[in-house]
Amino acid sequence: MRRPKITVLRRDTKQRRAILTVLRNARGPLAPREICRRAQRLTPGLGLATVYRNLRKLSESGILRAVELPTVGRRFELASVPHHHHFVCRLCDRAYCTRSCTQKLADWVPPGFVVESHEITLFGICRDCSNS
Amino acid sequence: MRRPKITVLRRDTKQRRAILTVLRNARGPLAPREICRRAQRLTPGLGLATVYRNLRKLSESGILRAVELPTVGRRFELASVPHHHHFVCRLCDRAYCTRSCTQKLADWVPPGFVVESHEITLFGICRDCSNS
DNA sequence: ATATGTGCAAACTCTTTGCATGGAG
DNA sequence: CTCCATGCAAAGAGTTTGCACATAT
Repeated sequence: MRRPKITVLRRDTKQRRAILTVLRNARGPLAPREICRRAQRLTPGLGLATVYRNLRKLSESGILRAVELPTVGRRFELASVPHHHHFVCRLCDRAYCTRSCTQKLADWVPPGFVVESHEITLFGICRDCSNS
Repeated sequence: MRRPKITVLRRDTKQRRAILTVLRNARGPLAPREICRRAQRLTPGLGLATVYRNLRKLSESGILRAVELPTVGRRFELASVPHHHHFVCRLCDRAYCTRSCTQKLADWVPPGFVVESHEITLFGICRDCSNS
């Protein structure tokens, strides 16, 4: 049983700023390893554990959102981006955001079940991979 | 870049039969650990590595399907079950199958992208957890 | 000055693999 | 009798945690 947790961010460090900058400049959700790689260009010496700690705290405090993408694993994006879903390219594993969401999913479940949120992942081949 | 693989099942062992029996009797996709736990009641001494090897081979040969459920991880179900999606209870982590799927998702992506498949996961509270 | 945040390494979980033995064909 | 499948233990990925030090407040 998972339980929610409230976290307060008490300090503004260059590591934390670098991680947020990376995600602000990303065009889709990124994996922790990739976030670390990119943030190290802004903060040399940044450790992977620090990235994980910040991703967790920033998620708990509502600034980031963890996106669990089937097959390619957990990635992170800014929580401020409006409701959307993701497309995963099966050739390059990159994730793209889709804008649409025209679902009425609440009535997919039997009486007694309550739907609180949903996640839709599309799989296929992205434009870059089609053209090569 | 992930690549498909063709596997042939050459033998019919009691371990493999136990794993299939467990999944045939399940009312939703199960995690490897849980499959092992249940199958051990049919085949005492069954090792977790054997479960993983069989889940992989049975999936590669098209008998099982791996279902990557956001937040709760990879689970397995019989591939013969017709197209459906899943509901994950955020209190007990159990996964249920949903029957409906009324999506026209192919036009959620920009030109140049090809949608080959999709996965929809609903999150909420299941009936059992509502009543307690 | 205080205690949160960081870096490193060790620990943990999930999954895969190497190797000797077992058992299906 | 042949080899694929199994069980165990070790090895790998991804993620978390303990500890001493650094630094934002």
